[in-house]
Order: sequence, then C-alpha cells, then structure tokens
Amino acid sequence: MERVRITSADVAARAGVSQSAVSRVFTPGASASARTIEKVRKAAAELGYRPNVLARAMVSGKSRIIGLVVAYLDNQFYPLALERLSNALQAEGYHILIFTAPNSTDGIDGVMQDLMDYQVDGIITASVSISSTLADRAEAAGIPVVLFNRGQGDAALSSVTSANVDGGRKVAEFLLAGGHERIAHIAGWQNSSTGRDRQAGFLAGLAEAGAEPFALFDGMYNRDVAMGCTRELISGAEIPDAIFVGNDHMAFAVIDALREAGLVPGQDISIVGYDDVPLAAWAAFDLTTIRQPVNRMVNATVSTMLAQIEQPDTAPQQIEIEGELILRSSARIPEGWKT
Amino acid sequence: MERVRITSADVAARAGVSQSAVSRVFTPGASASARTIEKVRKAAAELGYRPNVLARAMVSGKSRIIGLVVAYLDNQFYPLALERLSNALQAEGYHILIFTAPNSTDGIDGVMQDLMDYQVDGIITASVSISSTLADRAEAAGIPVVLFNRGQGDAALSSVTSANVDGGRKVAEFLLAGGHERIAHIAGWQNSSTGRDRQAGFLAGLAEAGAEPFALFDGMYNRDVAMGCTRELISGAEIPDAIFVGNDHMAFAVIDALREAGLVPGQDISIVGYDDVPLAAWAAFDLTTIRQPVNRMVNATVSTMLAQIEQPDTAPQQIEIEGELILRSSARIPEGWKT
DNA sequence: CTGAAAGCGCTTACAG
DNA sequence: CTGAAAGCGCTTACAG
Repeated sequence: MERVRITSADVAARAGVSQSAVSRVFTPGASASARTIEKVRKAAAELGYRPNVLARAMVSGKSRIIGLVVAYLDNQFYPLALERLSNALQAEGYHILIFTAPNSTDGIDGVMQDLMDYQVDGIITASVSISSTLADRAEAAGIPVVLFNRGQGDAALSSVTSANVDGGRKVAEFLLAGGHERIAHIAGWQNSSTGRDRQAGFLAGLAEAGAEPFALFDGMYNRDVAMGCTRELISGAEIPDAIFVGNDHMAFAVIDALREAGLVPGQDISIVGYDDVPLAAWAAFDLTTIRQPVNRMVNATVSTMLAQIEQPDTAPQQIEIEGELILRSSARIPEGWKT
Repeated sequence: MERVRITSADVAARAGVSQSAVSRVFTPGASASARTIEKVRKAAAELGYRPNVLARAMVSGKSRIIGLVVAYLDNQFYPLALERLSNALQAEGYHILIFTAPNSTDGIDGVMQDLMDYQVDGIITASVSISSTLADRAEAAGIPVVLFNRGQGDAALSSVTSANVDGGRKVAEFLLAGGHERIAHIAGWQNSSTGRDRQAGFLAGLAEAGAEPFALFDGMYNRDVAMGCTRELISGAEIPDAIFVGNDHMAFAVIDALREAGLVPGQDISIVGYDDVPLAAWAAFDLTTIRQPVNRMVNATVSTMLAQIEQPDTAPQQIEIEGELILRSSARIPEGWKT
C-alpha cells in the first residue's frame, strides 16, 4: 500500500507545460490562457491530481484551518453550534481542527499552543476562556481569537454572546409578574461570564422590584450538581415556588429531580431555563426558557472571524445578541402576559 | 498586527548552532549532545519558538491529522463519540479535522476529497457510508479509512460497529419473553447498515419463535418521522403492546408521542431503544435499550486506525462489539428475566 | 554529535 | 501569458 503522490510536476510533464503553469491553473485569481487551462485540466483529471493544501499553506501563510476549542459536548447547545459553525466555515472554504478542552485553564493553554503549531488562521473557543498570556501570544502571532458564548473583559479578544444580563432580568420580571414569591436560582458556573451575567441580571431584576432570591446556588453547569441543589431546595419546610436555572441542560436535571419527588413543573413549581436547545421543546420537558439564537451567534462569529483574517487591522468586536423568552408549560404564565 | 514567525533558523542563530541542530532537538528520536540541547532550548524559550507542524508534515509526509466526517449531531451518541475520539487521538498526538456531512452520497464524496487534500493520515466516518470510488481512491493514496458505527461489505475498509443483528435479536427475545403479542418496529434508516442489521436480527428473533411484527416502519433515524409513525400506530382500532425503535433518539420521540396520547410507556406499551445514550437514563425517559459501548467502540476505532497508519501493510478489520440490554422502566420486564 | 545541502509540493515575483 | 528560480520551514541522508 504505497502512497503514490501525484504532484503538479507530474501534471506539468503530461500536459507539456511548466510546473508554474499548473499551479496557476489551480490558483484562484491567477491567469492562464484557455489553451493551457484545458491541457492542464485534462492531464490533471487523467492523473487524478489535486493540489496539496499543506504545501499551499506553507508558501501562502494561510492554512484555511480554524481551530475550535470545545467543551460541554453533553449540553446540546454545543454540538449544534459546532455543526453550524462547521457548515458556515466550510461554505467559506475553511475547515475546523477540533480540540476538546480539558477542564483546567492550564490544560486549555496547552491545547491552544498545539492549535497555533498547526498554523491555524484563527481560533474559536466555545464556552471556554483563555489566559491573558495566551491571548497575548495569539495577538503577537496575528491569529484572531473569537470567544463563542463567553465574554472576557479583554478588548483584544472578540466575543459573541447572547445578552445574558438582559436575559436574566427578563426571567426575574416574568416570574415576578406570575406572582411567584419564593424564587430560587440555580446559577450557571460562577467562573464563567455567562453564569455570572445571567445571575447578575436576574438579581438586578428582583432587586428593582424590591425582591430577593429565595435561595442561590452555583450549579456549575453540571447535571449532578443541579440535581443535588434541587433536592436540597425541596427538602426544607418551605420550598420555592419558582426556580430559574442557569441553562437548559441543568433545568432538565431539575425537572427530573422534581418529578422524582412527585412535584409537577409548571404547577407546583415554575421552572425557567436558558438556551432553548431543541430538547427544551420536546414534550418530555416543554421548558420555558430564554432562547440563545444559535444561528445568529454563529453567523456573527464567522463574520467577525473572517473579517479579522482577511483584514488583519480589523478591530476585535464584542457582540451581544438579544434572546427572547420562549413560553412553554414548565412555568406559570402571568395573566395577560405580552408574548 | 504583523505575523512574526520565529523559525528554527532564528533559534539557530541565537544559540550559535546550525539549523539542523535545532531541528534535531525538536525531533523526537533524533540525537543531540546535552550541551546543544541546552543551548537550543534556552534560545527557543527566549524567542518563543515552536516548530511549524505544517512544514514538518510536508517533509515527513505525516500530518498527524485525522479527518472525521460526522452527521446526526442531534443524536447524542455522536457528540459523545466525537468527544471520546478527539480525546483518544489527542493523547496519541493526532488531531481531528472535522467535516460535517451533507446528506447526499455525492456531497460526502466531495467532502472526502477535501479531506484528502489536507493530506490527512487517516479518515474516520461516523454514521456515514462512502462510495466505492472513494474507497478506492483512499486506498490508492494509502489513507486508511475506518467506518464508525456503520458497516459496508468492503474488505478494504475497516469498520467498527456494535453487534447490531445480535442486538435486534435480543430485543425480540426480551419482548417475546415479556408476553407481548403485538410488537411493532420503527426501524433505523434502511439505507444504513445499522438500521438494516438491527431490523434483520429483530425479525429473525421473532421468526424463530414463530412470530411476526405487528407493523414495520422505516423511521429514517429522524425524530419527526418517528413521531408520525407512532401516531399512526396508535390511531388504529388495535394498537401494539410493544415497539422496538431503531435508536434512542427516535425512541424519545416515540415516548413523547405516546404520552401526548395519554399512554404510559412501560405500562400501556413497552418501548425499547438502541444506543443507551446518556439521555436514556434520565428520569424523563428511563428507556430500556441496547447499549452501544462508546468507549470500546472508540478504542477499537483508534487502535485499528493507528495500526494501519503506523504499519501500512496492516489489513483492515471489521470489528463488532457486543452490546448489552439495559433494563429500565419503559418496557415490561419478564418474570425472572436474567439480568 | 554536527553542519551543509537537498528536497517535501507548492506560490509568486521576475524576466521574457 | 509563460517558464526558471527562489523560497515557505522543516527533516533527513550524507560527510566529517
């Protein structure tokens, strides 16, 4: 099983032209006469020639590879985002080199280094923050970085998130309007911007109405942790009449735990999530939640990334996309609530 | 924002050695004196030098990139497999270039070509078949291909699947033993080997007991299709007392449709799925199902892939991994059923 | 062990 | 438009 590589020189020999002529025929933008193009295409087809992308990358300095760092693949939001990102990038002639993120920041730095060794044209991190050392290094290397679904107070980094503070506030207003009086929050991981922002908006919304949370937990974006919090919440003498959960993935755990205790979401306790992953619409959960518009987030990510690749002096952008509250049966709907 | 690349020549100049010496220090297996190693490492650290993986790939002919073609990312089995594959490959110093598969075979061939242009060392396709033209081309190029969770009657291709025929048969035996008399099957996509094999085993199992399916549908591995089939199944005068569903992803849809009609899975109708994705264990579904052991499938995939990369004359393998029936509440358990 | 040199497969000024 | 040549950043025989 010998690897027989067909090179542009082979095609050139067969077509009776120079190697550069072959290269020009396969380089978008370069020019060649109709006659040459025809001879080269014919020879290439006969030989089954295809340009070596790696060689092209070496000389052009553009690999057309985007590095993607992902985590939380058990949260349906991310596979979905991955699929959309991949499709959008493929359409632009880029491809994704994927790295699964270890849990520590150290680990992520290592992974980012590996990525840069592959001479990627850009890096997208999904649900992952990076150290400022690494941000600096990427900047020095001229590799644009876009944080997807995570913000970081660093103007040198682009980021795309939904309007998390605003979303948290919307939930507070919605639950208050529904007449809930004991509203708990199982927050997203407090070491992540999304977890903190949603909580901040939520608490602000309560405070503006003179209310306070019934209880506050860090659910760590983890299913088991969220279940544990829920069991604790409903084991006391007084239990909450509503729980705002930091993302849908944890909200499903909350609902499972509630039912296990014989409580009915939407009747006994209102549950609101965040994300609106496809599962949220399934009858088994029918979860009221804030929608994070994946498509719009993906499009923003891709366009800011490409802008920075193609025009290296483009400034990084911090993009926030508004999310809407999706009403379903897991939470009581206030009388006359505007859709 | 100029891209300043630091090369081995820069390091050599600063360390006062030749460029080849620098290369040797960074090439596993190559030898250099302790003195040289020290000087080079020091200079490299000061300059922030890292070898260009693409250049290395060009000369060595090994990119250490594995192409992965995926589809069905909404079926939790695949994101999980992707994560495990990525981790296992990262541990071996390989990385994944990911391509999302279009739905047509033509489209997939195009994608495979793109992959080969990147000089990948191997290709893994998850839940996707490839044309024989492409299989030939990959073989000619010396690029090993492993089909993950899909078989194809082609000895030149490696494949890793669970024992699908056997799994289907187990389900038939289980449901029969439970005294079910009207057993329907919403099969996996009949253009896929997994869909066909599970169905074949299931029908064989019924036939051996002199039974026949109550009804047979192709669910296409699609949620909406599966819901449609279910509604049709339960709208008649006589309804099934059990449904074997070709994978968990569709089984969740079946359960949703059943509940919508006021039927209780496990009481009114027994439901059995295939895969045992994490969701199947959630209280909301508690689905009886055949487990596809992701870890073992991933390990088999990685080891057969690496074997073929490292020893090009290694023969392709067709690996089948046995799956166990996981009992939960969605299906009636026969008296005295051996676990 | 070490350096000079060739070469991996391309693109891209540079002449013509 | 076209070809000869340099060069992208490495690895790896080849001498010494």
